[in-house]
Amino acid sequence: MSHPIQTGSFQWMKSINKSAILNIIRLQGPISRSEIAKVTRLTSPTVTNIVAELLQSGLVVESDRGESTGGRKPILLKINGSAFGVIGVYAGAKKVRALAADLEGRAGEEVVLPVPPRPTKEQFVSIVQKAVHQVKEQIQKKGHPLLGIGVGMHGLVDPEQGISIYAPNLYLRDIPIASLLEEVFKVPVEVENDVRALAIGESWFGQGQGIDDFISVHVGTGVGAGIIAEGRLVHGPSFTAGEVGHTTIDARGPLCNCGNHGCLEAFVAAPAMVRRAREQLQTGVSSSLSDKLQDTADSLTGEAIFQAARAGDTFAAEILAETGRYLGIGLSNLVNLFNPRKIILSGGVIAAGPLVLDPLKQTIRERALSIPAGDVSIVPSTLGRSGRAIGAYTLVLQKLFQPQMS
Amino acid sequence: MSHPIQTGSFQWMKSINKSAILNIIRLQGPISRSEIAKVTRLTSPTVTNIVAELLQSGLVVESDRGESTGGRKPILLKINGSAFGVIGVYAGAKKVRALAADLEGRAGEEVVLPVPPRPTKEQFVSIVQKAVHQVKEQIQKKGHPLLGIGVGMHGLVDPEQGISIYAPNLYLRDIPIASLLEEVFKVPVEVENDVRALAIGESWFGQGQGIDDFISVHVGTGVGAGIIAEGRLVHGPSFTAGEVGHTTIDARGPLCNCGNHGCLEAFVAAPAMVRRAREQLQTGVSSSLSDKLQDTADSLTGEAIFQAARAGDTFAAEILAETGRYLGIGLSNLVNLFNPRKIILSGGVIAAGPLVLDPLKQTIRERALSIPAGDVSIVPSTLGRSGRAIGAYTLVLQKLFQPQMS
DNA sequence: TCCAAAATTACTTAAATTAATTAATTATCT
DNA sequence: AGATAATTAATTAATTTAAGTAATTTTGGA
Repeated sequence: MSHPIQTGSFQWMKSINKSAILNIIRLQGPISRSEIAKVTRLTSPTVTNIVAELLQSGLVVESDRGESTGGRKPILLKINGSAFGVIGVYAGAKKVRALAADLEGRAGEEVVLPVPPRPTKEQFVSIVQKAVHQVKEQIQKKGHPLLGIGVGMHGLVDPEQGISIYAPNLYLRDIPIASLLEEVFKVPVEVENDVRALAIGESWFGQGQGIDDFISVHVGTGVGAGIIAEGRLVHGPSFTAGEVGHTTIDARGPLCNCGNHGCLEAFVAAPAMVRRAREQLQTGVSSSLSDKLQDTADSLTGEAIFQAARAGDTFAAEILAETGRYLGIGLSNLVNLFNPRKIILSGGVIAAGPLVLDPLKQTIRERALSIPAGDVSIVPSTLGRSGRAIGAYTLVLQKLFQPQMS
Repeated sequence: MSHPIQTGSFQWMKSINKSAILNIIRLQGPISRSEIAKVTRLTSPTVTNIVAELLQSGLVVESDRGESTGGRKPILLKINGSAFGVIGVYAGAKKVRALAADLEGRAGEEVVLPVPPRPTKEQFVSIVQKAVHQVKEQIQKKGHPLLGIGVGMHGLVDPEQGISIYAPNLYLRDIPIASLLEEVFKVPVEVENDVRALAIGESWFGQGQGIDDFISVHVGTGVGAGIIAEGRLVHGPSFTAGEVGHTTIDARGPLCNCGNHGCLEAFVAAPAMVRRAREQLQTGVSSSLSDKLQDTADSLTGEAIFQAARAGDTFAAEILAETGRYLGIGLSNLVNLFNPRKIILSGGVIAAGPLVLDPLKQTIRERALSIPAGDVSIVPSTLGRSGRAIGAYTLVLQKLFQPQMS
């Protein structure tokens, strides 16, 4: 059965108005009370009252006076950005990355810890806790209170319960991350899949700002997506929505480790790209990469291909272009299915820049339907390597700025 | 920029509560006031007051007394189903179908009018108007007031403006259907893409009842989908979301009339299925369909293939199975991307039943990720040929049962 | 000094909640 | 069987929340 029908009470209405004003201040601030009244269509006394509560809570502060337009100067309000701290953790299969940030998303130094292969649950959780501890010090040093911790976790996550249901690359199942961290750090913990957290991060601090329909696609060891439709993250009832990596783009294509044939991931993820390069090199193509073929140390990596292409190796460039074209097919499917305004690309493969992006965009122009293809823009993420950790602390901010209570 | 932030007033809250109660009565009725209070978590006086207004408006009536459980017998409330009429029109490129229904979706006799090839805007609109006129009589005969008209229109539609932006199979653009019909019939008109309207119909009266995440896929001349995520229809900013027909399932596949290669539609839509059958027959396969190959009258149709398969023709059966397998690939992509609870299939090709559905389901089991595949059920629609017209009048009901004002 | 915009204060109103009351049944006791 | 207690449904009356309206104060600029 579907979730219970929404009904409203006074407190519910007020919490919505409060959240609306808080978000206006965040997005349009510094802004005056009377300006808030205009854009929210609430009356000025209502705004005054709610703003008073927000000032009380410390989330908002009065800043400078604005320019007068022939009367009293407005008092501008802004988020009390630097007064509170939040923490975001990207919990991946190879690395754990933690960031401390303030309410306006200004982050400190990133802490990166390696994850050993096949860790136990306890080992893995303790690495996460260690990372959180280290960045927590940055906040404590400033004397700011910590408002919450967000975790962007590799694999299948139940964000409602705050548990990692299945982390395939760690070979772990059912880790109750939220409760484990809440016990130790005594603050609310939000957990979400890493790529979906990234999408939230994009919508707050990245290329998704002000856009209600976009898809954030991360191409790394796998290919995942966070889908934002009408401003809301799409989860699906079992929390698996967004698995672009395992959409079929060639029914007769190569075998994927999910068991299917011709998955997008089997063409464009870093390991797949390396496999394609290796196969073609073995047929005797001439390339600066040919030597690496014999190396036992697996020196033929995505990074190596990228370097070679940059150095003018046409074979390497063609491998990247091919990757772009395949990815373009997968993204064309997204464009036709969701009609997003933007697709935001991130991950190592995307770092290759135009060598991948140009053929990718070309393919979308050729293969997607002209109307949605004309309205979508394909852009690389600007959040960099810390994107998923940024997304993680954005989970906390999102919760904080949302209407409280249901 | 994104749509303005929602704020609440007293009237807004009340309209939400009113709509909530109305929908509870519709979905759980006949139901007593005190039971409504329980499920909505509103207090009993609030329910009493709002119900009084609903009784006043005529949308709701008191019916029998319920069973006592040791106290006063509850007065059961229900939707005043038969007292009002709505009209739904499926406006396709070959046929226009109109239905009159009451508030509980009980429909009368369907009116079906043919559409000539390449009609002018005026011709097309007048066919739609004629169909509406004819079913309107059914409502008038009963003396019920008409509350609105819904149109499920082939092609690209702007539901906010109520215009058909582009109807490829009619070769028409920019028809302001809503205003044209409102002028004539003096009632509100809702316009939506036919397949998306069907999805709304499924969620009210079909296989989508009580399900918040499902996809309605219609396989006919083309392949389209209506996507319901968290109870909301996904449109996309240019209203093109749901174009499964033009997702690539085989990068090296046959040319589609959209200009792309290997679209799902180029494998499974009725014309594509016929093309595949023809190609294989020409290589000299033995089949009861072989004779039809020479017919000038295009007697080799989807229907003919279906008939032959039913009569035991193994070639025809294999064509259908192949169609099911291809469709299964396309649907596996939907399963991985959206993680829906259900996929509801409709249209001529699906009418072939298990001959198509069994290989289709098998393919999804094989190709989609196990978690979402395990949670999705693939079912044929139960709405039949009138599905899209049912969806069309459901647009009116949906509007009527929604909170008024924003 | 006066005007105009910003912000606040005082008052009114809408609509929910709480508390009390009435209505209608069923169960129980004599 | 009839009286009465218990229970649930529904309404009425009173209270409270929080928004809206109108009036007032504050403040800067002309």
